[in-house]
Amino acid sequence: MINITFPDNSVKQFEAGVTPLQIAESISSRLAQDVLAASVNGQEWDLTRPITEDAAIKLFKWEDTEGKHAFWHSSAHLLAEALQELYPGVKFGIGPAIENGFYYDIDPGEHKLTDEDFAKIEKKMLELAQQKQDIVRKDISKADALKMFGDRGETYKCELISELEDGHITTYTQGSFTDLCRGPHIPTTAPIKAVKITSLAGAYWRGDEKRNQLVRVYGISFPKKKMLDEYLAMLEEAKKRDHRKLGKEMELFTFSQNVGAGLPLWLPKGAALRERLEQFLRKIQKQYGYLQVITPHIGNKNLYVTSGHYAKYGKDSFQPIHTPEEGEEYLLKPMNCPHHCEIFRAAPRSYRDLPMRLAEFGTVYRYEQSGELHGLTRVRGFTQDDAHIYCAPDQIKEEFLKVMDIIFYIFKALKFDNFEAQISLRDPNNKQKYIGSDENWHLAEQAIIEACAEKGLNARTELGEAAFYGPKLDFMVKDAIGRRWQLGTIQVDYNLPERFQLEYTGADNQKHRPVMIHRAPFGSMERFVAVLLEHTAGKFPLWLAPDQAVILPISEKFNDYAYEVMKELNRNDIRAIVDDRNEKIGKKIRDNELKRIPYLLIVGEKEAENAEVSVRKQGEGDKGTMKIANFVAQITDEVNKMTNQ
RNA sequence: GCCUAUGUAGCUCAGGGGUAGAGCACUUCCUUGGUAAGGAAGAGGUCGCGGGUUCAAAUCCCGCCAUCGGCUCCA
Repeated sequence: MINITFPDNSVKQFEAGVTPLQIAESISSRLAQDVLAASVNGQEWDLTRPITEDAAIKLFKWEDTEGKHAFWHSSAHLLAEALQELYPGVKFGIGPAIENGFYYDIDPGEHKLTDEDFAKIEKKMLELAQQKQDIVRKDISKADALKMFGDRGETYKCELISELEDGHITTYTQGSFTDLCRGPHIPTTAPIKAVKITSLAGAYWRGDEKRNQLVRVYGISFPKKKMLDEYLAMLEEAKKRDHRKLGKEMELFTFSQNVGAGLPLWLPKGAALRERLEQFLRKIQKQYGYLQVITPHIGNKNLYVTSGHYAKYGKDSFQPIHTPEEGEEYLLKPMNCPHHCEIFRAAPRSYRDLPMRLAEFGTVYRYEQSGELHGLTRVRGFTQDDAHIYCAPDQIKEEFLKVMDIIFYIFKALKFDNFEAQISLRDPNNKQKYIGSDENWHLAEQAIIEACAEKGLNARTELGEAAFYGPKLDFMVKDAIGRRWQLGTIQVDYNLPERFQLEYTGADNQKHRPVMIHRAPFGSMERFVAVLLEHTAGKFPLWLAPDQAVILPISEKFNDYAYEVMKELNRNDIRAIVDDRNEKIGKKIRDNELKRIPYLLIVGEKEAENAEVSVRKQGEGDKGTMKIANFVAQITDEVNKMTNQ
């Protein structure tokens, strides 16, 4: 007998060799039906794999990430089996589960796969699933594995096997398909009831752009048909929130082939929105002791040779601008830091000047690869809400805490509550990759970790993800369809102060080298607006909305009164417009609701007589009639509450 | 940069070797209305750009540009 410990710390006895599935059955038949995967002593474990010694067990259902993961991983195998049957001769790369579904990388050989094959593949997968094949795990020696996959011409699999350690190699088989795989998998293909192949894409073998490009087949599957329908409906909804679509609809920004790819043109409403965001940030930064500076859009090439950026990125940047005078070269600035370093150097600095916080909404230009451009989230010209803090090494932590305060303030004001945070540290086994002394790195890394702990920030820590010049803390949010974008960032930098020979005089009357912190709470105005659009589905908070109120006269007879109301609101800093079209009130309400204007003010005979407006709140309907002055007071109050919390 | 796909009116899209289509938006007229679509008429396009094939190209072929979904990259 062995002791099995459950997550609630209760212990039960079972025969040695019991499987997680049998354990689930002993609890309830319902659980046995729902359970998809398990972990034994923290190790992922198939439901049908025997447990031979005392162990702590966890059972995972669809609701658990681990359960979905096993389900989708098995679905990937099912996809491979279907592809093998439909298109003999395909070679297989890897086929993992991902956040939403799964994929399989294949070399399709002769067959050219197109999206017209999707229906056929889905049908075949369901057909195979309905055969309720068992998915069977087997240990295999390295030699046998190489022979087996070699005989089948699976060159990619053989490459993988050759790098594995003998004695730790397993295969999983269902029906006529056997795959090299670590597992775990669901016990049979039976629960896979709904399948959708979602897209095809090219993907380099092993993520290396110098190697073969395979075809990546993406799909998703569910235990119930209804869940697939719901998922597809959700995707449709998400597409409606796409910032590229909303930006066009709401006349915020556009692109022009004549100007160039990745170079956004901000339209009047978008520019005004951006300005409001900048004002919002300027105000809080002023409270935190930032000094606003302005620097040019270009800089002498030597500036970037000094900073080291030219050596690293010069070839992949917009190329230097040549002057009429021979031998002079200027670069469009790809970042603001070197300019700010020159400002620091412009005068002798004392420890009393530190921390010096130089801020600029600085527009930079980076030649992103053409295939990388994406709406406002990845562009070639953008404006960073940048600042560089020059401080003494022992001030890093306090400065970090202050920057975090600003970031949290912004996220709170805009209701970004599901962001993720990542601490990027250096790879401890590869220290020579990084610049700066051990002592300084340790100090900075500890400062970040402690600052996060003090703020109660639940941040993921990644070793080896630090920049070569220092550790950093990044804030990420997801877009409408789940893609992650980095917004705010705080980075420690030992490199630039060194390269620019920055110095300050300490209390000891000796020269010291400051540490530099780069930080951008929004990341860039472009990306921030994009993410804000997707988060709010275009329904901006009142203080940011391009038009805060629209006045709808019941008939043309009341247009004059409508314009009077508009002027009164404008006088009180409320952005209001009049819809004076010759349309019925129902039509005007519909159109302006769809334009996402927060307040609709209906005015007719009754209102005109009493200096009133009938208030309708977007999405909420009729709120009754009130005096113009009351409406002004209410809106002003609402805006103030949002920006002063 | 690489692998797919796409590019037709301001927007969403249909069509397709022989005079360019719809809905919405827009303009004008009728209507002057009370909380999510009143009616009529009109205007609007070198069918992304450049070459080729053809009597004839928006349609077929080639190249380029842009965009979508990925991969790679992201100071």
